[in-house]
Amino acid sequence: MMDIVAPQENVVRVRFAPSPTGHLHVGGARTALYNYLYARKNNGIFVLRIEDTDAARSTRESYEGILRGMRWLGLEWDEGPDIDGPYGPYVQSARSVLYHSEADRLLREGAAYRCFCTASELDAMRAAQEARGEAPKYDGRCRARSAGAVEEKLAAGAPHVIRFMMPSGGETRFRDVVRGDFAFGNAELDDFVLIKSDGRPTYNYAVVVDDAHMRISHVIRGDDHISNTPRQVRLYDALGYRLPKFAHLPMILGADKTRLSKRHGATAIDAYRDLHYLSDAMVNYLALLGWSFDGKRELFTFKALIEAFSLKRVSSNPAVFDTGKMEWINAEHFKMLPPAEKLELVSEVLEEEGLLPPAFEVDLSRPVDLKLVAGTEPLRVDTIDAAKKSFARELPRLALIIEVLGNRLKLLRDVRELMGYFYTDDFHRDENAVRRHLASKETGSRLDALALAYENLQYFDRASVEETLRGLADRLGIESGELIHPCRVALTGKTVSPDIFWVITLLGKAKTVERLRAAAATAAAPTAPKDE
RNA sequence: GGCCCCUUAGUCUAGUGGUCAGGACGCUUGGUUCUCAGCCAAGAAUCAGGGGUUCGACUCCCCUAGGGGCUACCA
Repeated sequence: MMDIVAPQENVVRVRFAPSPTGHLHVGGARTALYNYLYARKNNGIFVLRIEDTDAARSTRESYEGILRGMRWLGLEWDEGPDIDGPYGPYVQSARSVLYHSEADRLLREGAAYRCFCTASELDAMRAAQEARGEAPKYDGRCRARSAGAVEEKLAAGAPHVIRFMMPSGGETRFRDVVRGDFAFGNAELDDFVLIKSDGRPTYNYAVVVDDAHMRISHVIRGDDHISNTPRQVRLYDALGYRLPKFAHLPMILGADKTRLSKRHGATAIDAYRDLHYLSDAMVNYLALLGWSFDGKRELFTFKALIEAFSLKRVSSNPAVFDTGKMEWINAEHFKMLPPAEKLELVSEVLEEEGLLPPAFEVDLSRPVDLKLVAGTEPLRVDTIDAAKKSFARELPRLALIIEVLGNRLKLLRDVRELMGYFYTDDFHRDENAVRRHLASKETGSRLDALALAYENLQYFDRASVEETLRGLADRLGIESGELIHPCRVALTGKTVSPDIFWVITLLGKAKTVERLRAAAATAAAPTAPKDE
């Protein structure tokens, strides 16, 4: 028990201490991340502690959601509610004996006292103070109760709280790793509650007791806690605990520079996972929100982040959460993924979208050369999880489609829009594109001619496909673009796509001819063409 | 109201008394091309305002403004 007062000096122990009253949001995740990075960088311990002292607002779902979010991000904790350690339990509702024994100590030493004021009494007090133009704060009226009077109340079972006896004068000082020195006048602080009348500890009290008893060496948290810190410092002092180092992180704001909230769109980490962001990209972006390496380098793998991270490079000004930048980072991370991983990820999304298994099968005229798809790295479809499923035979083609799509695929959530037409006839068609490229008689007959040429093509590989189209354009005496553009709209419903010859090849002869003819019919139709 | 924090382009940031104020996202223009993405090249855009201190302020001090936090038997 006494060694609590003198924790091991050199071991870095940090914690993330969410209250299970909502989602893991980006601000919380960023705090968790910085703690995690700091721990890993310094061979320290990362503790997850659940602060569920608010009985009314804490929920099981929230608790599970937070753990899920952290695991998705890859922020594995060393000690926590589900991983016991030397200083558990790691859920505050299971630590009440400790809070009470420490409170009793404070009571005995005269550093705290019992307060029997009722809610209405406190309201009246505050109202009076405000009427007088004073700052509302507890006036300490219960400090003076005699021991006898307290005993009497207690015996009568009167509800009460335990309050901290704040020194009325002097200053409380502490140093913050990112912002430097602070000094607060004690007169600003009042006798705050330690133990609520329901027997549970308040945040400011429990956080101190737990951080001390869990040997937390660095308290890394949002700067909304700066104003709480002097109270906590007084508590550390009264309890005889050694002070940890503090590092307060700047807030994360929405586009209008106010505190990030639901109004600004998705704030829950879960939402970004559901949007198919890569967790490493998310982590990379979050890391940059309030921290920089050298002002130049911005792309980091998780591992590189651990290596690069430092609390000294945390900035003190709040940061606006910018999804545009996050999307760029996501795209960069996606680019770096090995082909096998892209295949795995994309097939998952396709399956989720109901596009896999495909609505129609395509037999490529030649077997797909996986070496070509995977570049130098050998792509082994048989090692891929999804390959065990019903659409395993589609994977080689999918790998090629992904390759051909290249950097156009930046966000997994765009999978349907970018490659849906390879998997279903029910793909999105851009009406403007149809009107612009598929609305003339000449176009109709040209597409028919192209369909015929392809129908007669023996080897439907990319080279022959290109040769056929360009040859036809020559014979027709038109630019190949005049064939390519309507063809693209006919096959994909859009004016943009990857290399058209790859699209044709990967769509296969039968589908290509079918769509070409259908488009030719629409184009030749006398009235304005309409899809659906 | 009181106390506290923050302020470099639209956004994230580098900077720590003398720099042409650097990088990135986004944006604009040009190149590559069957479109788009990508890539390459170029470009527009910033020290919140006002006072000091100093030979010299983005950098130090003060004030103002704006934003944020705490001031709960929320965390």
